[in-house]
Amino acid sequence: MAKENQNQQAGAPNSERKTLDDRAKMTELERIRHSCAHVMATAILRLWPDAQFAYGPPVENGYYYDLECSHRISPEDFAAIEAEMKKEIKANNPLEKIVVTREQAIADAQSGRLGGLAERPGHASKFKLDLLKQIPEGEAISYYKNGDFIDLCAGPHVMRTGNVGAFKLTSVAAAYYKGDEKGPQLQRIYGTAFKNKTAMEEYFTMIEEAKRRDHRKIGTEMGLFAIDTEFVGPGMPLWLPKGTMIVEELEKLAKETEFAAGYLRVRTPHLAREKMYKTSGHLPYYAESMFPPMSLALDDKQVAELDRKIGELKKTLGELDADITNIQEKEKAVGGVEEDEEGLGEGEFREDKLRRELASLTAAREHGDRYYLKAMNCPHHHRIFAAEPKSYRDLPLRLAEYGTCYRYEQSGELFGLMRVRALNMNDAHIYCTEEQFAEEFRAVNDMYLKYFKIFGLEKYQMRFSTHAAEGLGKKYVNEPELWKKTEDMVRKVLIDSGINFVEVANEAAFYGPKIDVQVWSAIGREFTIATNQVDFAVPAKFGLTYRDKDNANKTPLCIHRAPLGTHERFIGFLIEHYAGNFPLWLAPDQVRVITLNDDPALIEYAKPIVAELRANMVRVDADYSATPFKAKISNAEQLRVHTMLVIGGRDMEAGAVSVRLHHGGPQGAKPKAEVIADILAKIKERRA
RNA sequence: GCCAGUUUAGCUCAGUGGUAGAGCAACGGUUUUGUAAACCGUCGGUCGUCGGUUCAAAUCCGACAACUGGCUCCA
Repeated sequence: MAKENQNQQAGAPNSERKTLDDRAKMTELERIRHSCAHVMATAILRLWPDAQFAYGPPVENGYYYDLECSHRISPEDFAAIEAEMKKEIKANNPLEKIVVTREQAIADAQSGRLGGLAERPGHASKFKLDLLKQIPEGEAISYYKNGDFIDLCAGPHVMRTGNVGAFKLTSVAAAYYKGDEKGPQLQRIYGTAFKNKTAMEEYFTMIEEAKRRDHRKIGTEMGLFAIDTEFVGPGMPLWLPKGTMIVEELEKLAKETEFAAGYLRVRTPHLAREKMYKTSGHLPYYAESMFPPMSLALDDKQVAELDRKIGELKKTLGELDADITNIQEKEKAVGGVEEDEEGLGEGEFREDKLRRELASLTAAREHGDRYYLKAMNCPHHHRIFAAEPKSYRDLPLRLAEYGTCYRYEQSGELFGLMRVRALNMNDAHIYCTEEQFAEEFRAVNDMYLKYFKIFGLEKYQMRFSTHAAEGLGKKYVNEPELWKKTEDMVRKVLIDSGINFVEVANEAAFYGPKIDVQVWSAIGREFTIATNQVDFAVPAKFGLTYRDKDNANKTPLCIHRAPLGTHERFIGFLIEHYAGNFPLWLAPDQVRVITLNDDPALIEYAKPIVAELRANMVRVDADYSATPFKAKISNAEQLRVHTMLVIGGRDMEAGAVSVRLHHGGPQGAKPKAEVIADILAKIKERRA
């Protein structure tokens, strides 16, 4: 059974209602699919009349319809549903548009007629009632009717059900009503439809081909990585020797590129104390995405010391309480509050601070010293910034590290190498002044583009994520002016450098706007492969400052950037991008020398070639075995060895080797020195 | 975390109530070959885990785990 995901971008339609204008733009294929959703609803109602329908839009590769139903629909039911659908299509009923008044629509929804085959007394069309509320006053309300099925729908549709030329139900999933995790959970049935059978067959063939380049499949075939859920844990890939070769090539590329761009490399531990993440603001808001802390037990001496401090604090607080009471009483006596307001304020401020300290000490007394696995590298880098006093002369300061982070992603979110719990990030933080910001930000974008050129990455989208005013103080730090200012700066950089981008509101990081580079996996899932973020909030929380020309301490801006994302996701993506056929510089098996047979003379001729390549750090091996020659070629091909150097009697006599490329077949015999020089140049230049 | 499905040898998969099979890989032989697969043999599985039903369970039922497709999430 085909079970594809045709709805990778399906999340959005629920939250944002399509305007009538958008609807008018629907392509013919979208109309077919939208109509097919109605046909499917008709069929489901014939089988289970109590079904209540919510949304049923077309999506990228098909359509879905969300419904609530006493029967739990499983793929086993698909045949029965499809049979009913076939009947409805064969009946070739017209899809009639009926315009009604709001009152009429509400009455029909209350009677259960909407999204039904007939009135269903006592079972109002509850989702349709809710949808009606979302239709703005003054906008026309329309139904579409095919056979007995009437649905609240703005269309557009194809003329008749018979216009649905080919269709197939593909999968069933749970979906939250309006995408709200706390809202009711509906059954979502996915299907796809096409103008005709041929188009549908082409689609499914394409899906099958895409599955062949799935990084999980190729990763196993090529021995790149393994995920040992039993002993290591889900989402924690083990890099096998061949995968590690790719990892190290990428790191080498990053090191060279960053060195040239003036970055400084640093290294940081994988753990930090609780205070780090309380200060950064990641705790408690992101605690869910972090592995739970490990607590170190306290020894008797430490307990005694804590007890002493707690006692002292309590005593101070007691005295402070008394002071404040005194002040308040004095105020009452004097009758004037204004003059003394400041004094009182300070006292309260001090009390607040002491109470927080007391809470923290009491907590430490209870659970000992807490350490967290880092979920991000920024706080560590901030502490590196803080480790030595900084002057404006030190800026921009670019700290780079391939940092290992751990994130406790929900079990259902894990996905091969693309979404993991242990990750190696191509991270760097650039500390700069406001004046330096635009140029630094642009330089980072240029670095992205340079990388994408090396990898021949053409299909990507730059997404500029901004904040949303309603999230201020909740999802986003409450600095409206700074948000506006930094967003304007970023937007200007993007426009000035002529970069194509889409702007998305309410997707920013909590500390600032960002640019993500979106790519699509072989099976169509969307991923952020690289990121470039502005941070105007966290450096201040850590009290990071530099001494400026005017001898004043100022807080730097921080740019978080990861052009190569994480090794996990980037390599996962590259596997699919190249379908496992890596360019020479990245290929785990770069060269294999294959002798025609195990004739000692041939082997003696081959050995120095292998030795010379190895001496030049080329990943080369040799097959001198007596295995039939064709089989030796086949073995190397299956392993995806990039370059095969074939050596037979003819080559030996001519001082040549015969070159065969995994992606290109036999290239003929060439002088061996030329072949070696070629290989070395190709690797050095990272030629595609 | 939620819904549905899946889980049999290193890999790809067959096996629907009578105590486990194939191909490839691996290993040992034989084979001496000019660009994708020579032949013979051997090894390899507590059928995801735990529990239940049964004279008998890979097979039926339940719980748990992992994976897959979606949903939600993604600093």
